[in-house]
Amino acid sequence: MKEQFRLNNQLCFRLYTASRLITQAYHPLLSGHGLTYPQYLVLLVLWEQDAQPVNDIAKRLKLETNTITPLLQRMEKAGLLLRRKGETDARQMIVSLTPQGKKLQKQLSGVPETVGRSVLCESVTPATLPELYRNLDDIINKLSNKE
Amino acid sequence: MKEQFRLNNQLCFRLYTASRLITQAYHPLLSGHGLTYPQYLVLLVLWEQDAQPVNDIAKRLKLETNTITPLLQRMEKAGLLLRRKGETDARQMIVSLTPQGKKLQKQLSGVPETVGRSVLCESVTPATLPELYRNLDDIINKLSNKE
DNA sequence: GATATTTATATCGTTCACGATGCAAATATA
DNA sequence: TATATTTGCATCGTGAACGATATAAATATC
Repeated sequence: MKEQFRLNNQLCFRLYTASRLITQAYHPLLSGHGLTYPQYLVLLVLWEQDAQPVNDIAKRLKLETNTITPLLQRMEKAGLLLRRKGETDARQMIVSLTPQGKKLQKQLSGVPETVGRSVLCESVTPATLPELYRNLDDIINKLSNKE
Repeated sequence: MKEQFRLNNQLCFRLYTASRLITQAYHPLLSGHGLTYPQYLVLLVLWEQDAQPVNDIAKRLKLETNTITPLLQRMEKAGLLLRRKGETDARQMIVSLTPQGKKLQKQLSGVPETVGRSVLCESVTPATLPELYRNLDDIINKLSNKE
């Protein structure tokens, strides 16, 4: 048995599992508001800056527009946001929050801390988080360089 | 703008993005063999120990059987494995590799190192990997405690 | 031994991800 | 100003994830 094949040695598997489990931790906090985790990410982006074209949201989340477009359509149908054609560039779709979408920011204000607390443990603490962030950011930057 | 909402502060988003990007890095190495990343994970498990019930594979990958069952069915259809009813317990489905599934182990022997190299960067090195692994394992253990 | 409960897997419906493709608007080039 | 290329978004098909539910076999309880 080649050691390199052992699941215990795989970085990707750990990231994959940790990502799924934290997303599951968000679920009970979001589902009551009819939200999924990727939809919550879209709200985070729009709460920072409202009225963005689809492409800017996609780049921020490092997702393709073919993932985001149907997601935004569902959120529009749910009354959380509006999509209207850009005035200066008719190819763009400008996505903006409805009052309902804005209101969710207050209602979900406890979410980051709740999830944060559920993740802290022996080796992951406020003191060690910056190094973990640096590792993940470096991996993300390394892999998203497309040239 | 509440600081806690900033996407830059979110651990889950980093894990989610890093996981997706590494999975994408596997893609060109696996797609030629007709494999997806989750299917590769199943092979890793079966290469370690052949002829396991569905439940053992699911637990190892921390996935539900309703995710794994259709995945295994697709792999069976692709000729990579067999599913047969357990002899001692007729509820179980024992999953075992076909010769083709076993042969892939040699053909994919370069994959772990290739992906590993594509991830190493300034802050993620052979020296810092153990600490990163420890962080991720702690998060995974914390969140998968179901009691 | 009959009934209830648990366990192992499967099926169904919805929502991502993402490669491939299509299309119209904007821009570049001839 | 025609034509070509690029850009922004949408559509389609496939394969995960996962909550909810179903079903049959094994086990526990009466």
